[in-house]
Amino acid sequence: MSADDLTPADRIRALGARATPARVAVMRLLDAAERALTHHDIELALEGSGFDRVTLYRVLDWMVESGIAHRVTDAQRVFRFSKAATDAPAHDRHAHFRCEDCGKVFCLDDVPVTRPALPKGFSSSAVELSITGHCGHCGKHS
Amino acid sequence: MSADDLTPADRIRALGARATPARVAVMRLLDAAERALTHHDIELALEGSGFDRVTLYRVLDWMVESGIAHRVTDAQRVFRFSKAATDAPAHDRHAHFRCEDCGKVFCLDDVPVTRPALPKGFSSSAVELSITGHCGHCGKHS
DNA sequence: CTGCAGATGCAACCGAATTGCAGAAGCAAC
DNA sequence: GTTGCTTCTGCAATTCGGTTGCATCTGCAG
Repeated sequence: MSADDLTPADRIRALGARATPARVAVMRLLDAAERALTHHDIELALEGSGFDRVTLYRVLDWMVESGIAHRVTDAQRVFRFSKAATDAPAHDRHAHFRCEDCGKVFCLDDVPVTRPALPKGFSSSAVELSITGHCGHCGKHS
Repeated sequence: MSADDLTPADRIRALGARATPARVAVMRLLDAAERALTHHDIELALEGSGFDRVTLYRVLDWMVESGIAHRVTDAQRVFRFSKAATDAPAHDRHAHFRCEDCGKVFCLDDVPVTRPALPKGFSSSAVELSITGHCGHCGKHS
């Protein structure tokens, strides 16, 4: 039985944390999103739920620490969050695509990230590949 | 005669700008640096020269716009600047290495960045590879 | 039901970067 | 050299994403 079969609340408890409304809501949102969301995106999506800015930051921090989400910094120096693959073995390799037109960031889980040869004495622990360009939707109009 | 044979001041004027002390100083600094510097690094290095923070930001912006430097955002969401290779043909591909111990960022100009296959409809204009790990110096102590 | 570790809300704060504007200084033309 | 226009600089204030301190609240185990 994989983590997907559990309710969000149960998944949260399985991680040793309390199943609070904020955590459930953010987890649902991130699970449903096919792209990396900013804190602002999340704040907007959950507007009306009455969650505080800070609470959302803390939920996101907790998710990153727990390994169920990861955080990337985009070129505009804002954090973006995306769900980690539930069966993620090694999440030291990851590719993201940022569309220059719509600004959205997509997780390219199927793009292989190869660990390049490094100068002598250097060792790598994580590799991040950031691609900029036009996404499937915006590319059609250009 | 390549750009390297010109004095910094002449290189600046060749780009259609005024050769001011701030521009010359930052250009020299970046040319001499083997790694990507933050605005703070530069501020520190030029301390005593009396340049204003904002002036340095503007010089850096100008250098990026002129194509003689490029800007990357590190994981701590601060900008880092490195000189662009003088003979740079296509700087859409670039690799950076950030040491987890000392925090320094190195430009890996010799690491090939391959353009990966993208989902249907997507097109890439720039590829950025960020590697995290231990640099040659810090790796020895661990 | 109760107790309490853990989570939330609020307000204040931080640091990197940006903006507006008056004054200073390159540099080309004389 | 001097002049004059344009660009650049310095200062102060502002923005914005993110963080911190602390009092209050709430999941949830017992």
